[in-house]
Amino acid sequence: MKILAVALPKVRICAVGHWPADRIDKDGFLILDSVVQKELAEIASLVSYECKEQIFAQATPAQYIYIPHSGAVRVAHQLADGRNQIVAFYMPGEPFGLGENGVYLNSACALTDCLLIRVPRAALDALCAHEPRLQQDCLVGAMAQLRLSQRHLLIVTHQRVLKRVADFLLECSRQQEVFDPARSVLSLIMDRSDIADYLGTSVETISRTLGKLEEDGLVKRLDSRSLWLDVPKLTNLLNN
Amino acid sequence: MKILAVALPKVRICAVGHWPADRIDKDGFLILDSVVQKELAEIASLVSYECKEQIFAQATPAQYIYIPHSGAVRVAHQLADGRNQIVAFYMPGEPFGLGENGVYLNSACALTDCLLIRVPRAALDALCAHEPRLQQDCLVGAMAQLRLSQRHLLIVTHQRVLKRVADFLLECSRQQEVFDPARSVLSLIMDRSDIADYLGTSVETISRTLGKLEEDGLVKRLDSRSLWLDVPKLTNLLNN
DNA sequence: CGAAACGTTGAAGTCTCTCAAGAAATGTGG
DNA sequence: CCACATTTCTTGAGAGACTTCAACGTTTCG
Repeated sequence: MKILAVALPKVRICAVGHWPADRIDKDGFLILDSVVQKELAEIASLVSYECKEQIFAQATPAQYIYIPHSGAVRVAHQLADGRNQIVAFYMPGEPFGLGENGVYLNSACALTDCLLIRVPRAALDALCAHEPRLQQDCLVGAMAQLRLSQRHLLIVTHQRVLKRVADFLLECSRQQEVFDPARSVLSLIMDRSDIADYLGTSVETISRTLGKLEEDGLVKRLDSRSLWLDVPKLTNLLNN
Repeated sequence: MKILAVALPKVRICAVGHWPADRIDKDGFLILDSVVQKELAEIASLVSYECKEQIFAQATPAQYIYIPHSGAVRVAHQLADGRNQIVAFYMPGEPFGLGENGVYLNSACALTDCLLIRVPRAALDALCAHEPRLQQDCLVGAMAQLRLSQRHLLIVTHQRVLKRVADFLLECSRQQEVFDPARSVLSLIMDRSDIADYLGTSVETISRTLGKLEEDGLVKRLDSRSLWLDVPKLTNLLNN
């Protein structure tokens, strides 16, 4: 980890689909009031992490909230029996760092080299206390996370892994950063083991399931990180 | 459904473990400022539902937020393939009614006869706009829900149903309304089919799994809704 | 170039689902 | 209060899906 001693870039919070249209800019990010933006800049820092570097560990003091500026992050929960359940992947603009009783509930790890905006929790709370607009944005953001979590729940509870994988791929294909609609090609930001830990299955099953989907013509492996998708057929698979 | 034309009882929001200790009363509920309480009373109504009555349906306009005053509620999401995934159970003081783009994401159904405090969403938003304390409480509440949802995720992703059931029972046993620590007896508020839909498995498997747990002495079925639990042994099961 | 990490494929065993039927509990009308 | 219908819960048996262990091909990186 490295703290960068440069001016903080504009804090961009992914907002598409969650905030009223008049608060969203052309790229789908929340428009923060310039005063709020400035106040945030005073308490936040820009930090960089290398690929696979841990950002924070489960059960350690939850000092900061993070917002990816570039790169991608994996947040997972380690269980007593050794399982490593991935709770979510985070892309630029999606805040993470949920805590309870002052400690992080999960661990976070950089999926790629990344730049993160790091905001001390205490200072953010203080700022929210006299900036109701910011607090409202936080509330809307928390509800967006809740919807994502419920969506994840629906994905992992498909009984057949075939559906879980199909649903997962469709979910990924909604992220403009990684899906090229023109070619219908998805660039996976995570490896097979991450997909397995996200879907609650094993690496081998992921591999076999992709094979099955390819056999049936629903996907095509261009290379291990690039998949061509037949979105309508995948969508249809979920109805049966 | 019946709208009760009586004075609104005090709005009680379950807060244990999520709000600072000085904001919680002796029963574990959030202490709302009396002004806020009064303002809420002006916009909220008390409504009653009978057991198994639907409270709202997925994809219908999300007009209200509900807070159970008594009784219990089941919130579920219906999928295109006919699956009915239960997203959460709600006990007194736990608000529910998540929407997106103005419609409910899930359906809600009364598990028992119940009294609910019903708050119009628009009025609540307006009230929050000039009552920062209430808005903060909403934020804390949303994060509490997020933690619950992530916890649910960890439960349903146990590969073996044995662990899912054990974890579910332990989760229930943390609710003081339904667990008697003195006798170590849990009163289930839902039937087998609800448990199955919550854990992503079938009724038969739930039944068989309870049988297996009983064989091994970790639980004892007093009747179909009352279970004696060996909490330490159940906890230990999750470590293997 | 070689080692390590990642991805794929094979085979055996286990768990869970589904379909089916019986037991227990609940509710209803007489 | 009892008889009967309905719902809920439990148990059985066969089929299918997934996990695990193992081996091998491919890519990445020092």
